[in-house]
Amino acid sequence: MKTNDMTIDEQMAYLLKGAADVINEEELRKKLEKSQRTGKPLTVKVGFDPTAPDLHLGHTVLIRKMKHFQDLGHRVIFLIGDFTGLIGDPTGRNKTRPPLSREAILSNAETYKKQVFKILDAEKTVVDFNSRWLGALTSEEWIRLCAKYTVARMLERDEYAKRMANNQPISIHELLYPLAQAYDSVALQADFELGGTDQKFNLLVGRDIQREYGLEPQVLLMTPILEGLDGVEKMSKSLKNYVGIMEAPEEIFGKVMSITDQLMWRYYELLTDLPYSAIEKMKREVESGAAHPMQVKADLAYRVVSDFHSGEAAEHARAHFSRVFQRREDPEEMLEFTIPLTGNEIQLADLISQVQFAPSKSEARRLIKSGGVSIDGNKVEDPTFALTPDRQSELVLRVGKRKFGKVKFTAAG
RNA sequence: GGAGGGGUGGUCGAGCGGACAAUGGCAACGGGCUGUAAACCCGUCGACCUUCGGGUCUACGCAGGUUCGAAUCCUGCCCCCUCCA
Repeated sequence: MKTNDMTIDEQMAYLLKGAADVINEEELRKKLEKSQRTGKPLTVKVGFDPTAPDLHLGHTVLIRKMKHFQDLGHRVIFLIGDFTGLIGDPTGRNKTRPPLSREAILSNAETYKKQVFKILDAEKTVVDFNSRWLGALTSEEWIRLCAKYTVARMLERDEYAKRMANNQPISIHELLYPLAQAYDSVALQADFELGGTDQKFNLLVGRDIQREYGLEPQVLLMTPILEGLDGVEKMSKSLKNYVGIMEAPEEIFGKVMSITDQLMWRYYELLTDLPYSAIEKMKREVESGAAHPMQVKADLAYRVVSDFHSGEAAEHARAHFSRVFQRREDPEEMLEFTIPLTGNEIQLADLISQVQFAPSKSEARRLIKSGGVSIDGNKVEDPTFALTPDRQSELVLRVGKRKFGKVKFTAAG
């Protein structure tokens, strides 16, 4: 897309697609107009946690939105909240965290870059740390900052209000979090701040505080929270319902295929750049029976894999999927193991734990008992089963739905 | 400073002297049906070992104690929470 030539209306539409909320559209338009008039890019700030990042599709909804700003030529700041991390965002009842070492922060930043630049343009992205200015604030300046907001306004926040109502504690330092985040917007003179809808309050405080410091308030653009693979809870690592962007193409493809039909429309909306019209069209085709939902889902999976790997990898993942899960054949490539054999035989359970398809022999036995193990396509259900392998031959071991291995034996030396 | 409530397996949450490795839900895992969809059904679910009959070890905040026997009772300690100041 030749984004440089877009009209303001087109730019608005581009930025608002997939956005859950904007505060507010009028100011958004004015900022865009001003930028176009002056040729000066706008500053877009987005904060991230300093803890070890393992980004999943849920995060990419926001990162994709950052990319859209880059597409329009604006200056995107990837802000690592190494200072605010000391407080812990009260959103989602985090506790105060121990400070991370300088090394850990830098190393996490590198990890972030590796992941985030799969979407963002590295050239156009500024990575910064908020300890740079927050750490430099004097006590006096902190007090002045605090003086710019009131307890009553702070308690308007849903999260706090609820906790007050339920007689649950709110620590003082938690009230500092929104202020610190707001101060970031002052320090960076942000024109925009993007975040998930759960960040609404924090983002809003940014506007107020910027005003207090005599700046034009930032425009807020909030992205929705993506549901995880279960379709109910938000996508998160701890709920194990996530698709990590660093995962193997086959994994990503498979996981996307496992979502419900209902959920795939949501994923189409938030994880692809397809316009609404195209998505609606597909939806109608599925409803009328003109398209098979599985096919439509496979296209989605293909797109997602392409984003984080390549079209080629996506093609490969698609082929792998249809081979292994639809035709139920062995995958084209699988892990290969060479097992040294001491006697004439080896217990299947031993083999499974040796190739680490199960964490222990006991676990391997359990898997065998429950029918999850097969050799050369033949299910084995006897936990005491032992192989007496021919040393020349190799066999295909399958554990669970997706662990395959080609096993060879050699005499122990 | 005072008064009270509580800490159980990945999680929620029962148990409140023996039959407790600890009911049940959720999650997870494996299988079946399918489109690796949903829904549904079955099984596993502290760890390890097992000749599949079982066995060993570790566990109900921590440390001791009472008892033949404690997640359950007592003492001390730690931590969390609430109310009043």
